Amino acid sequence: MSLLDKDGITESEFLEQYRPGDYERPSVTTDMVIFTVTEEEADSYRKLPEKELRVLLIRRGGHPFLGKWALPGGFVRPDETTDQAAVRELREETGVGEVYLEQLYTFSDIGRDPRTWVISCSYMALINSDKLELKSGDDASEAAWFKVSYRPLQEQKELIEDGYIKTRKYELELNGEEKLSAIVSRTTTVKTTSTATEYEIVSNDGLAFDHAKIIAYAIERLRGKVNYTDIALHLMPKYFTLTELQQVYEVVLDKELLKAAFRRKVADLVEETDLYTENAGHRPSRLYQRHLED
Amino acid sequence: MSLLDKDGITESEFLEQYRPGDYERPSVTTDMVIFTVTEEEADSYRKLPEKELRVLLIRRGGHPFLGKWALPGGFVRPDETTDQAAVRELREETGVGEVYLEQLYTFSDIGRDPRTWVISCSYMALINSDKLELKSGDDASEAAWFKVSYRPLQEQKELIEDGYIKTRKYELELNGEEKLSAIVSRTTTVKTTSTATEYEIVSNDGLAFDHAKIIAYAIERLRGKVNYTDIALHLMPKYFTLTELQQVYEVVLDKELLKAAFRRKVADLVEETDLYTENAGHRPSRLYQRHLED
DNA sequence: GCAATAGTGTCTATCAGACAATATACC
DNA sequence: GGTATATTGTCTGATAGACACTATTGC
Repeated sequence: MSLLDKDGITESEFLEQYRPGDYERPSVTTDMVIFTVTEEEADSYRKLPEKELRVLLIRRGGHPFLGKWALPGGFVRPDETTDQAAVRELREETGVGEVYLEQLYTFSDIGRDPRTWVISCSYMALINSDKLELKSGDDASEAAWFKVSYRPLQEQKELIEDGYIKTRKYELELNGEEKLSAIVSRTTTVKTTSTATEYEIVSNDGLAFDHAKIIAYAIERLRGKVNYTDIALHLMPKYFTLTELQQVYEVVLDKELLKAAFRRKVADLVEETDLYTENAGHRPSRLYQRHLED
Repeated sequence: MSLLDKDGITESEFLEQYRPGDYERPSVTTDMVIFTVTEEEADSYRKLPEKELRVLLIRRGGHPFLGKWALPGGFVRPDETTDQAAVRELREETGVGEVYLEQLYTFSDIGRDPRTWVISCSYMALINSDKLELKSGDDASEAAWFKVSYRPLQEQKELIEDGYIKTRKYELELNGEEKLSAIVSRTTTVKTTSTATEYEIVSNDGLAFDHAKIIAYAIERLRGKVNYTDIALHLMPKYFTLTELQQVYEVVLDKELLKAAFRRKVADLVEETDLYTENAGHRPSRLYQRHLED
C-alpha cells in the first residue's frame, strides 16, 4: 500500500505536498434545457386543447449577450458534481426538485464564451405541467417559456475521397415574449474507418452563446429517446388520457401518429385507473398513470 | 448592436475590461476508452480464431495510483476543444488518427482525483485490427491491451415510497499483463415523476481513479449502439467475412447470435466484394466491406 | 340527433427467432 | 472422404402501419 515513486515518495506524502501546477483551467458551467408541455386554449368548447413543447429561457441582464435569451445555468462549484449543480440550478429557476434529469453533452468550442475559457456540461430536464404552476416570475430575473419548433430545412450530400459528407440544416424557432430563431447544421462525415458528427450554428437571432446548438442537441436526444423509452411520461401530469399522451408524442416528434398503433405501443408504459374525464362535450376518456414496474 | 448595461457600458468595453473572477476552477481532462478486437490463435488449423474485445490501459508511473492501470488521457488545453484533446491523446497513444470517436459522459464526482478538483470528459474510440499493428510499445510509458469481460452479477429491487430502486451489479474483468477486476453497480431510482441512474464502484482491484466506472459506461454504450447502428463496423478491417463480423457482435454483446437472423440484420450495413478467403481448410467465405451510403 | 372524441378490430407487410438444408474448399 | 465452415430457405410468431368500425357523452 505504500509504494514509492521514482523520488522515493509514498502516495500520502505525494498528496500532502501536492500543489496544483500553473496549468490554465477552464470555468465549468452547467446549462439546462428544461422542457415542458403546455396546453393552448381550443377554439370550440368541444375541441381538445392543443399541446405545445416549451423550453425555459432567461433574458440576460448583463454583458455579454445583454438582452439576449439564454438557457438557465451557472458555474459548477468545487464541492458539487455537475449533476448536483444541475439540480441546484433547476431548483433555483423552477422551484421543482424531483424531475427527470439527464446529462446531454459537454460543449467546449473555443470562444463559445467571449469572456474567458468556459466549458459547459449540458443537461436536459423534463417537467410535467402539474409542477409548472409552481414557478414563473419568482425572482427578478426575467424567465419565460418559449414554444419550440425544430424542423429540417435542407439536406446536402457531398462525395469525398473515401466517403461522403452529409449536411442537414434545421430551423429552430422559439416563440415566447419574443420570436427567436436560429439555423443549426448537423454535419456527418463518413469515411471508411471513421464517422464523425458535428453541430454548427449557421445563423442565430436572439439566443446567447452557443445555446441554439445545445437546444438543438437536446431536441434530437429527446426525439430519439421518446421512441424507445418511457421518457415522455415525465412530461405528463399524474393522470392523463392516452390521447393527451399521444399529443405529447406528436408535439415532441413533430409528426402525426396513428391512434391504434400508438395505443399498442404505449400499452406497457402506462397503467389504467378507474378515473375518467368529465364534461368534455363528448365521450369521456379513461385516465392513465405512468406504469412503474420494469 | 451596442446596448449599454446598467453601468452604461457596451459589450466590447465590458469584454475589454473583463477579468476572470476568483472562482475556483477545475482541471478538465479527457479519458479515452479505446476498444479494439483481436484474434486469438485457434487450436486446430481448421477452426476459426476466437475474437476478443480489448481496451487500452496505461500503467501509472507516478503518484497517485502508482503502478495501477489507467485509461489514456490528459488535460484539455486552453486552445483546444475536448474533442481535439481526445484526438490528440489518441494519436499520442496509438498513432492512429481516423477512427470512430464519440463523447461518452462527463464525470465529476468529488474526490475522483485525490490531488485536486478534476472533471473528466470521457470518450470512446473504436479501432480496427488493421491499424492496431501501428501502435504498442512506442514510447517509454507502459501501455497494454486488456481483454474485456463485463457481466451482470446480481440484481436487486427495492420498493420505496412512490416507486422502486433497482440495483444491478456487474463484474468487470480486464485480462492483460495483469488481471484486474472491479464490481460496478448501476442503480436506477424510479419514482412517479423522476427517473435517475447512477453508477458506483463497489470494489476495484488494479484500476486507477474512477476508471472502472468509465469503462463500464463505455461498454454499456457500445452494447447499446451495436444493436441499432453500424458502429461495430469501425472495429473491422477493410475486408471481412460475415462470420467475422458476427463474432465481433458476439464478443461485444457477450451473447451468441443466430447466423441467419444476423445476416439479414447486417445486410444493409455491408457491401459485397468479389474477394474470398483462401486456404481456410473449409469452404471459402466471401469478403465484405463497410457499406457507406446512408 | 349531432359533434367530437374514445376505444377496438383486423388486414397486411415486414421482421426476428428458430431450425434445417445445402454448398464447398482443403487436408 | 471428412471436417468445418458458408450460405440460403422457410416456418412461425410478433409487431407496425393503415384503415375501418363501433361506443359514448354533452349540448
